[in-house]
Amino acid sequence: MFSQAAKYAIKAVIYIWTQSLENRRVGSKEIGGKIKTPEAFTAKILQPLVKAKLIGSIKGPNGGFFVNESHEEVTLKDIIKAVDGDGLFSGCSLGLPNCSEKNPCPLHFEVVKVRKELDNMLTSKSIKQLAIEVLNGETRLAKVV
Amino acid sequence: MFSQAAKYAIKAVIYIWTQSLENRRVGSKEIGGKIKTPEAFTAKILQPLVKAKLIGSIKGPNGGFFVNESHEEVTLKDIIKAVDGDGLFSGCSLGLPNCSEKNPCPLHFEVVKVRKELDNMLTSKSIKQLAIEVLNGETRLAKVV
DNA sequence: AACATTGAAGATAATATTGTCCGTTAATTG
DNA sequence: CAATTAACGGACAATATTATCTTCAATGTT
Repeated sequence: MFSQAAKYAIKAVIYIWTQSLENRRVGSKEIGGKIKTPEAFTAKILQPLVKAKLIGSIKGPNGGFFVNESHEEVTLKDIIKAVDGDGLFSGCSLGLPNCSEKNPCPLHFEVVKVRKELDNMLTSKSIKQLAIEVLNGETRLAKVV
Repeated sequence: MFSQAAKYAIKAVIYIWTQSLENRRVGSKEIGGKIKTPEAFTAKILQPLVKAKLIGSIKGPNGGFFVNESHEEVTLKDIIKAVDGDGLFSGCSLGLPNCSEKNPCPLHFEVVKVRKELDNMLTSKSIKQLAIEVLNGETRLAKVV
């Protein structure tokens, strides 16, 4: 469903939110350690998110990645789109070049419902809310030993 | 959502059904030509489907791929699982090793709904029915020029 | 029996994705 | 202002996916 990069991005961004809620900036080393993703690759994935202003970053000592009020409207869908493109959300699911209502592929009308739920999953809760649930211990970002 | 291989497989199997409904076996050359997929790669993708008895094949002159009554219960979900594995339908969508009801990832409960619709899309109509819709001109397997 | 046809299987190649490493740039601290 | 820290950016490497090609095995035709 999601690329490896997108999975890492989702976990990383939620983790960044948990820490920003406690007023801590986090470095890529800490992120990789906490959510069990390869550090350098995770850092690489976060760069386009910074460029797209979906998260913030600051260099130097005590620097790192963070989010604030300006990022409250950002959804996981925005994250996925920045990392994987929007192929999951639009275009023909079978790859037909001119698939449309008038010229539908066999899945054209069915895929609408799947995408509706997908959209719902990735936009109905704010990332902040997801982070709060992690802080509350209701959900987890990594294997608990 | 689907790998390239799975997209090809879906189109190929529906095409095979359209032709079997008219009592024609089809070769990989014809399949690739009709649904606009690379011929050799398409043939390769069909092999595991034959092995899993999701479609039939026969060698030699006038041979090719086909389906019959014994394949009427096969669903697109079976096809996807044979080609891509069942990662789309089960396991943690974020890749957590021990994600569960007791230890849920942030998307654990949300992904259920998406998978329900996905399941519905890939199992509610038989492949035969999808092929009939193609034969009727209601849907298409390739770009119409 | 010889030959042509078509799927099966394996080797190989091209491309995309995943992942690492290292030098550069920006920010903070002393 | 020098040293340190951490993101940024580009090069590079490993692996997976996509795609091709060649040989082999099975089947039908002449």
